[in-house]
Amino acid sequence: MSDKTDSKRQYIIDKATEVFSKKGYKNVTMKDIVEACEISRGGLYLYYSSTEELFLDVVKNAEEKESGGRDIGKMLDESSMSDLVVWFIKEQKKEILGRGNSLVVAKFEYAFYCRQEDKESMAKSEFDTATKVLQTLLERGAQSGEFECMSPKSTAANMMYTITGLKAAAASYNLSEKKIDAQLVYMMRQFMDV
Amino acid sequence: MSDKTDSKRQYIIDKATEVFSKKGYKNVTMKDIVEACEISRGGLYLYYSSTEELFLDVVKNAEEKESGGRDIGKMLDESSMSDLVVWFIKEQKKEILGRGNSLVVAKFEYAFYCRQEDKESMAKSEFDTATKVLQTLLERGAQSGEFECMSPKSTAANMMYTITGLKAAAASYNLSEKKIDAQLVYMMRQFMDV
Amino acid sequence: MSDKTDSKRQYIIDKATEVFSKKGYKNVTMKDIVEACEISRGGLYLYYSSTEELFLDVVKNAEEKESGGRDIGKMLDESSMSDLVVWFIKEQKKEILGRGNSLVVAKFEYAFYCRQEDKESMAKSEFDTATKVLQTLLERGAQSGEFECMSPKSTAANMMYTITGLKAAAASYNLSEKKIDAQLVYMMRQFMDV
Amino acid sequence: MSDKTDSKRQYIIDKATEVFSKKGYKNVTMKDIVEACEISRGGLYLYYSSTEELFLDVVKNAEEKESGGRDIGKMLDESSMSDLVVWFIKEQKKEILGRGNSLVVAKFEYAFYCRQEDKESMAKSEFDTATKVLQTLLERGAQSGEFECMSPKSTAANMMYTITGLKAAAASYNLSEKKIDAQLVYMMRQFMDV
DNA sequence: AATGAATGAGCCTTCATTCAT
DNA sequence: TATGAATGAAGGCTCATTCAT
Repeated sequence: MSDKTDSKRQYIIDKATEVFSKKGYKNVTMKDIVEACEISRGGLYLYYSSTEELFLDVVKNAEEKESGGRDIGKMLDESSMSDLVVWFIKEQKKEILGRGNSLVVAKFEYAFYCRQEDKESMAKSEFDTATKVLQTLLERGAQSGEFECMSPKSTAANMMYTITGLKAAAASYNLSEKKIDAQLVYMMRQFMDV
Repeated sequence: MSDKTDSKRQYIIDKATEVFSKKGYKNVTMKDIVEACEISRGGLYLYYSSTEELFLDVVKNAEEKESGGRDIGKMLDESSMSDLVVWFIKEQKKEILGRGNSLVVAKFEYAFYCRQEDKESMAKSEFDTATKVLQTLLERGAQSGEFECMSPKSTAANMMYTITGLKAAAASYNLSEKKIDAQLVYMMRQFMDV
Repeated sequence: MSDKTDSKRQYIIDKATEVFSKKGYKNVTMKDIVEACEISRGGLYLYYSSTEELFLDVVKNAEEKESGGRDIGKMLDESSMSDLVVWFIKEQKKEILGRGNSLVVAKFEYAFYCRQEDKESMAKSEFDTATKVLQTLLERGAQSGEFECMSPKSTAANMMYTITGLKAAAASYNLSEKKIDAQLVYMMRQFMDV
Repeated sequence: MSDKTDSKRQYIIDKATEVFSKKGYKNVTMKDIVEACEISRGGLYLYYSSTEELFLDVVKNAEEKESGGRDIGKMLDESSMSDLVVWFIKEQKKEILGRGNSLVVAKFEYAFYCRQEDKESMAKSEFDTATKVLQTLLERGAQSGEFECMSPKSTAANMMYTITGLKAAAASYNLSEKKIDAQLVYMMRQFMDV
């Protein structure tokens, strides 16, 4: 019964997402998951044999949900670049703010852990993908005259590092929404009017 | 004998610094420290009763060493602001690059952990202190006409978030020195010629 | 449908025989059996509710197959005792050699286990049966003058213990066919020319 | 304190010997040992990190105790070969009889386990050593005319396989001392008067 | 001060067995 | 009959922390 299995799997992923959001990566034990899911120890092992395996599925699932309904190609055609940049920044802001409710901490911790073990993590590709998208927006905006942007590539990278810094900072201590907004606005002023 | 005690304490801190630099925060056990110090389990407990307590001392010690010989006041008087900004950035670059040899990962992990436990970490104050210093440099440079900088405060904050992002990224995956330099140069171009 | 049931039962026994031959007794889990049979966990329990129950059937089945086509009574009448002793020894040699392909290890393990639990195992009766057969051969051979054998009973017992020792040794470590043959010949020389 | 450590180690070995003698090899868990020793789980791990490691020490210890006071060289010079063979056989008989009180079962089980894992066990060397000793006795006895023995090597091997068989049989089911004695006498009659 | 053996809680993992379908 | 998901007990292992010496 692949259907039943899949829905159970999804159920576990959902519960585990809550756990990883609240406790990060390293602190999560199979016991935590088991308790959150209200299933037996052995039961969990039928689906996932380590927190790592489960975490990877949790992240994959989160990514799928994020990009959710959006069809980037269509958006590029139908919206102004300014609107898209604003949309992009808002999406990032959600994650920055999402403390205790997002996977930011767990993802950082996992990336650190992978680095130490010389394993590949998804951190780099996630960063690169987002940077690419932003770069595309900037390029189109520059071409159409909407933006004033000499080097879309550098600017995109710079913005993403700043956003990464905001995520890390917000995951490390209390960071007021006001300060976050100020930074996001500062970034956008580089090439457009806000 | 407070002297003897202090030198032993310093000895432990030095060894522990190596351990935390290599393994981060969460992965470090008392056993790791004990082995690195080549002292007895009980012996360590005479000085530190948890990894956390020890880690706090490790960080404090590292900060003291960094600001090391420098007398900021004197530097402000004797050097050009351009030189000082370059020096500041270079110091930051050292940390960004220092993978396996710096406390960056451990400090992030500790900050995350504190956040989850609603404890104060030193992360915020460290960030704020550095931002203040940078802001001062920018202000003075602007006043003297060396820099073209409208809002030193915002610019300083922006730069520090970007640097934080670079630290986090470099701690998460391989980040070439070239890319780091490109970003640092990009940041500085905002207000000065490089 | 007892027929269908029986054929399924036989199917399970055949697969289980392979498993017990390869892994001995103690190491075999229900999972091993289930996988070898490619049936469901629950399915297996319909036929056997423990590895022990199954193992007993496996052994019974193996014994039936061994004595297989042979009609001992008929053989006693039609063959010389020398030929029969040689045949008997050859049968035993097969088992001695059959590492990974025979139930020797599993049978020993099961016997040890039974002993510890004060349960009856089939080990003794198997030994006694074989000894009886051998004794009969020796007696007839002695009567007919084929063999020179004072005490067929003792000789038969001695041979069986030696054979048991060879089985145990071959199950414990690599024992060359040459050495085995040497021993078997030595035994037979006690009462006949080889 | 190597002294204290060693005596604790010896204490564990002694208790573990009882456990392995009673339960064989496969059935013994770290918990069994821990309970027999009345120490903590973690405590045992300070000395042995697996039942296998411990078992190897148990066997080594048992061998040392067996050969105990005896100086084989001296015995060869001072005793008649008949006496020595009788002594040798008596030693073997002790082990054969020692059910629940000897390591015979555990040693067999361990040998089977090693064979399956393609690991070296001590079984072969133990057998070979004993065979060599017996062979020497037979040779000397033959030279001195005490024994009538054509091929000491074959005879020694044959006797050892028979003894192995007796050990395995006695470990598998109830074997009366009378039967054991009968066999041992039968073996000795091959070359000497009993 | 210093040692390091000892403790025991806690996490990981496997497996026989059950049960709703 | 047959399935296979689910359970929970049992065993393995590690680690922070204590304590007698």
